[in-house]
Amino acid sequence: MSANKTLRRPLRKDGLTIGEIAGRTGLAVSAIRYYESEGLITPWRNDSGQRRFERADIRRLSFIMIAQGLGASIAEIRAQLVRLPKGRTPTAGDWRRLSEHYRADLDRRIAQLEKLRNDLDGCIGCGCLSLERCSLYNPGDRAGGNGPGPRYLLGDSPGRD
Amino acid sequence: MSANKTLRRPLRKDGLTIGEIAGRTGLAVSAIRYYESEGLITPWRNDSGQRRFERADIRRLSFIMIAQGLGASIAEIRAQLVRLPKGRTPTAGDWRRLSEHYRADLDRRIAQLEKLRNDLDGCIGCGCLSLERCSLYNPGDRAGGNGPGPRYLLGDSPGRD
DNA sequence: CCTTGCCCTAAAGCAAGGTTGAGGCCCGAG
DNA sequence: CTCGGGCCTCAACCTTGCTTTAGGGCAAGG
Repeated sequence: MSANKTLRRPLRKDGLTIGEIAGRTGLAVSAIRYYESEGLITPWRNDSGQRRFERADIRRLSFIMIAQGLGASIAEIRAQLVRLPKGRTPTAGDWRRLSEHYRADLDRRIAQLEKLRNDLDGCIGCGCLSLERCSLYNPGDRAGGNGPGPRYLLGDSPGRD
Repeated sequence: MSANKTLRRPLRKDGLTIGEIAGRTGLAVSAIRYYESEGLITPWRNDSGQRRFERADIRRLSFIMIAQGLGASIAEIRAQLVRLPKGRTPTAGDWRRLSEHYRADLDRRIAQLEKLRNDLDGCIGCGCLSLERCSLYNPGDRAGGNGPGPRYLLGDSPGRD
């Protein structure tokens, strides 16, 4: 068969290597391994123990990256990913269902930021900053110190520009 | 003079203790010490080496809390705080100037989230997630993997509700 | 005076999300 | 056959923003 001359895209039946996946997603190899260790992806192994990925894993990793960009933790993302069907490759509809979660999240977050902006105008803006009555200290879902650990609401790249 | 019967608020000339500051701001004592170690506040010391704060430090700490709520890192906050006048107590106008920074930040952030929401609708929403052309991976100021360290855009309290 | 409570420092620890390094296997090219 | 590159596993380390712990000091009230 002349079809096995790899017609431009190998589409190798034995899957993609971790390096290939890294190249396609822009993720570091170490990050991909880490995601596996966290149960976000489950590549299979070939005979010599190397990870092999399906093309659908690229989409899965893309989802992970996007969700992280939206502020989701690994645990949160894992919780979303288990909603995908096991046993078959997720369809566009499956992904859409997950994305709706973040859509709603985004709506909440935007509303919250707008409230924050109003508060900022009213509170720091006026110079009062008196904190006994300032709503800025608990902008909605801020735990306020009950329990350790990083609590962040919004972030930006530290130390850039 | 009968005025020195501490008229309800001591206003002790020797300043507030760290515990008093903690009580008024809601911060943990350890957090306040940490902020000092990071150069965000510079209390003086009394004869026995204890920290003493001015009332203006409450406002300073309030600012820190608010800025953190808005996603600023310690380094970023420090960079803002150096803009305050040295040598005199900041006025409401001084604080207002700093707050404008975050106001602008917030505006950018909101705009960015709205863009993200559109992208989400258009991109994950459609199921493409193909990442070669998806704008979701670089929503404006995301570094995209050049350099280590946590890069977050938005966050929410992990593991709540 | 003595106890109690707040204060001090320095160092270690925690959590998240990875990165880095050491030591080793396997595969394909020359 | 040998070299180089990629892959493997663990384990240690990194950064941020604190908290906790250990070991001690000082001051105010009874």
